[in-house]
Amino acid sequence: MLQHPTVDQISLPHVLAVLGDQTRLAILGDLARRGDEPLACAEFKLLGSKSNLSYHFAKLREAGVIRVEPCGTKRLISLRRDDLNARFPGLLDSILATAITLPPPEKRIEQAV
Amino acid sequence: MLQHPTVDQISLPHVLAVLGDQTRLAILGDLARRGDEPLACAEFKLLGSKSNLSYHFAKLREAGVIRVEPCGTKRLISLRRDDLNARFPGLLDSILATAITLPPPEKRIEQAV
DNA sequence: TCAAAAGTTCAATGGATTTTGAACCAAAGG
DNA sequence: CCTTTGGTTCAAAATCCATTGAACTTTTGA
Repeated sequence: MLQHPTVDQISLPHVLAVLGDQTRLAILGDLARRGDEPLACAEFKLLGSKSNLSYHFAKLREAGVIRVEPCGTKRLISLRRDDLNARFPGLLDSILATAITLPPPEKRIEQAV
Repeated sequence: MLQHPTVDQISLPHVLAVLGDQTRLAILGDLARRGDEPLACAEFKLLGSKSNLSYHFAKLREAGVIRVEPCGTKRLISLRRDDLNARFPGLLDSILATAITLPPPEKRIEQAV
């Protein structure tokens, strides 16, 4: 079982620190653009190497921003939208409004074949 | 003249990265609690040493979160509330709502005589 | 039973951030 | 002037973060 913080364990400094990163903001943007549908890690591969993404997913999960649930050999990533709204009303929406418009990090451009 | 980014130069990743820090969030909390009244640097001295605060103020200013204006031998710090609201509607308010409730970093407790 | 698929973990690296104290600067007042 | 007040700058030290590649685990399907 993967460790996720409960709603009241989610801390603002932690969330902000974790979201102050291009790659993680791009992950959020992708999730939001896909309508909050859970996505497998592999869907984000243009954003970095497998091991690097694994690292970023762990950061987001530990901060309470995403939920990660095993599903067969995959892991499904989803936004903890309701939990974040409950804890910090308005925060996620205002961030997503901009995140979905953000140009993806260099990586995606270089690696896109 | 101190360099401040214009409204459209303010970037979300930059703002989030800068606010993902206890000390800087505490500075924001103090500003908000005082009703957005401009405060001199010295008003924040319980949050750190002079040189350390100077470093944090520069970070906040460069990210477009605060304005710093010389006034005699002092420098007045103020929130760029209108600019941030224009650029990222709802973001600042949702952060401040929590920031004003945040327990101050250790420093303030240790140093408070 | 085996191999492929999907991710994780680890140690190593390089880079960025934070903190400190000492030296410095500039405005205001006596 | 000269001193105080209020802050800045600098270099050094200490942390912390992101990225990589190689080795590993787990689940599933043939």
